[in-house]
Amino acid sequence: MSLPSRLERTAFARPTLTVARRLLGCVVWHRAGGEWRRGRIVEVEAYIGDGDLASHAANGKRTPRNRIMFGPAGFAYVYFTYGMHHCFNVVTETDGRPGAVLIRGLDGIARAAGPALACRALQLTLRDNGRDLVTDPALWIEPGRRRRDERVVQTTRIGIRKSVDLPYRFYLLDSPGVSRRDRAAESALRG
DNA sequence: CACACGATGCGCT
DNA sequence: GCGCATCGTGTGG
Repeated sequence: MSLPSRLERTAFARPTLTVARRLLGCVVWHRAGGEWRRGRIVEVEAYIGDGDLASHAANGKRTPRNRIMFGPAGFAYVYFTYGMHHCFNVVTETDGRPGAVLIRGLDGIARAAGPALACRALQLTLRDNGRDLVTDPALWIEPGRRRRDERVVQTTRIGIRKSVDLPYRFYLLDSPGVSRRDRAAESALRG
């Protein structure tokens, strides 16, 4: 049995909104503490620089924390917040341009609805910040497939105070790992 | 150096 | 719906 394939650099080095949508259905693999953790991505949010005031890279400003967002695509951006939670992002865009996709919900792994729970389920912490998902032997993203009925819902992001109207959140309709559903967006999608 | 606050989750009302 | 735990990080003095 061979190891699963993984997304390569070119899959991440694209516009953040494109990567966000395409990550839905893909599977994160992480070997930690002698065990494999894996979860299928069912909810994500895009964060960029230009015009996105909710982003850690708002206004294109570099800080020690967000520097990984400005680097080459395909690296893990893990940050710590609220004194107790970690969140896991995948860096996007070309080198020099900030961008990341926040992993907000996983299926196939226990209690992983919400970014902090998803990060905990994957056993990722600040120490994993900057790992290369393209070359790391114990952390990567497997290409995914979606069933025809797994429609992609696009809506606004959660838990932010700025740029609240940007439709930068994507999730798979009817997936259990989705943290919060948008009924209006869903009925519009269903037509 | 001091301080305000956050890309959250949980328990209680 | 609301309060709160708990600390890394950014900002300003």
